[in-house]
Amino acid sequence: MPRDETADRPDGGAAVRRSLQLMWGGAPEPTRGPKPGLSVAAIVRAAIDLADAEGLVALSMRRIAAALGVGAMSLYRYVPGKSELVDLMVDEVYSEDLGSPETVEGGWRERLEAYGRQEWALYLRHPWMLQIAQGRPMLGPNSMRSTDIALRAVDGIGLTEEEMLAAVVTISSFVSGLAKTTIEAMQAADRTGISDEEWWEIQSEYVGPAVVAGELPMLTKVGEAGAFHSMFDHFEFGLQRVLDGLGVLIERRAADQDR
Amino acid sequence: MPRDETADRPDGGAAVRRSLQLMWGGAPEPTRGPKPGLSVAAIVRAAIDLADAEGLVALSMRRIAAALGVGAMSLYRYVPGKSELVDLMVDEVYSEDLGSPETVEGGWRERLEAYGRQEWALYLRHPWMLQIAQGRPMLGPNSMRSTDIALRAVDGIGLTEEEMLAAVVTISSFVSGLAKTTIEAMQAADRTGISDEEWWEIQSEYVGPAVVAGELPMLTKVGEAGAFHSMFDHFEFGLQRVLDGLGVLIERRAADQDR
DNA sequence: GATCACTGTGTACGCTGTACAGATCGATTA
DNA sequence: TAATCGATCTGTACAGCGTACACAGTGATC
Repeated sequence: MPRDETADRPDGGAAVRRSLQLMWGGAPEPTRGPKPGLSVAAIVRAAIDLADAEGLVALSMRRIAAALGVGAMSLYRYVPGKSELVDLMVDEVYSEDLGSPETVEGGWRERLEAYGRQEWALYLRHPWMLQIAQGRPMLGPNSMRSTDIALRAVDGIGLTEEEMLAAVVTISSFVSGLAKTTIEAMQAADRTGISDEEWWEIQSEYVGPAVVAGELPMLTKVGEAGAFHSMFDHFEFGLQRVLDGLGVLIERRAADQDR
Repeated sequence: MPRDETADRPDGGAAVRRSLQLMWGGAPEPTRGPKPGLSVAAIVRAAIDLADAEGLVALSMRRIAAALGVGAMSLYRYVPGKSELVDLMVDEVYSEDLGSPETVEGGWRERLEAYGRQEWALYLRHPWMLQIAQGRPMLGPNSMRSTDIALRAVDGIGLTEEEMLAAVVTISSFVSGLAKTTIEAMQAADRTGISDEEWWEIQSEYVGPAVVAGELPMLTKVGEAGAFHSMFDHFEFGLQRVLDGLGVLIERRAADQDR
């Protein structure tokens, strides 16, 4: 039976264990046999480079192997399967740019803002991250470290542990959600060779009648104001709004404290 | 040459036009030949049912055709390709539950909150929506209507058109971002047969040493407080925070107005 | 009745992940 | 030194994918 590209098999966690072992480096070195010509790190690096350059659809075991100058099946000496390799890719990516929030001037807001920007930049560097189905959160050491750093930003300001986690999740969710649509729109422009202007032109051919009929009044109004073509930065807007919202809660907690 | 599963080809927008034509219903009815045994709507329905039940990975042209009792190639009489079919699926899903915000009691906050909840429920019903790469936003009539309705929620409260759009985008981004991780965690539990408890148990085998070593102090603290196992509702928390944040801006605009 | 646009389908191609068998290498053991 | 044996590497094969293409059957129009 062929295996699903992403599905884990219900083998009682053996596949998960293999992933974890590779990430946390618990694999014992063999003493016998020829020296390995490759390494897990090299494979992960090649896979990330390929995914960065050509997207997730181009990421195949054969392509990765070809980039490393080996046969496809050689990869399976180092990695149990593609799904586990993707797990490793994700954790590797989280090892970039782990600036701790303590280095950021200011309070919780500046630190959390820096975290949000860091995540945003990460998605721009590695758009494929948004397309993979991350089976479970925080698999590896690097993604855990990243989350730990984010939590430090909201420590000691009167929030409960649950709220601290929820605050980070809220920022993270907004950033990844916006990144997904933003990046996909960018990629669609590249892929189809249709610019934003051409896109709206084609759209309006079909949408036109509905607009004339008075349906879609708000889209018409917002569109005529040029909001779809403008350089308005949705990331900056949303980030500040989410931080404002967290601020409301934090100030309320501080007020409760004083009382 | 085999075709990518999702990639559009740079054919000057012909593929996009085909999608749009199908969605906006501009296809002329043929007069000659046998009556079609299928319809685009039936195919889209079958595809959605299949994706709902078994996920995106199970969604293949052959499976859809089998569910309809026809050969795989028959589908291509109705739909140009899989990519266009997915476009149609997405727009069809947006036709569900288009309750207008005018029916919601209260002001912008209650209306926007209702929109967020509606979107959240939509993703829970159709998890595959979060996995597909939506090339462009607002392709079809239904998704456009949905956005129009959302914009109505924030109309006439002192925001510019750009800010109105950005407010909707902010809510949408948070909801889709959180839905993606939440749903994927749920699906991972189903797929692997590993419950959350087992998951954390396996994790801790490997994470343990790092915790003992004093790395990950915040994760340790938050974990010991039980925040990972708790029933804390991240959706409700985040939604209220985002609404709070938008409220800060809206109140500021209202104050400017008065001045 | 002939024409011909249209519907439906079987076959085939290049791609995918990966199971499996076999060849080769090289440190350990006899 | 020679035999052993685990570890590395790879070619082949299989089931499944999207879909191009050729062809058979249908039924309204001329």
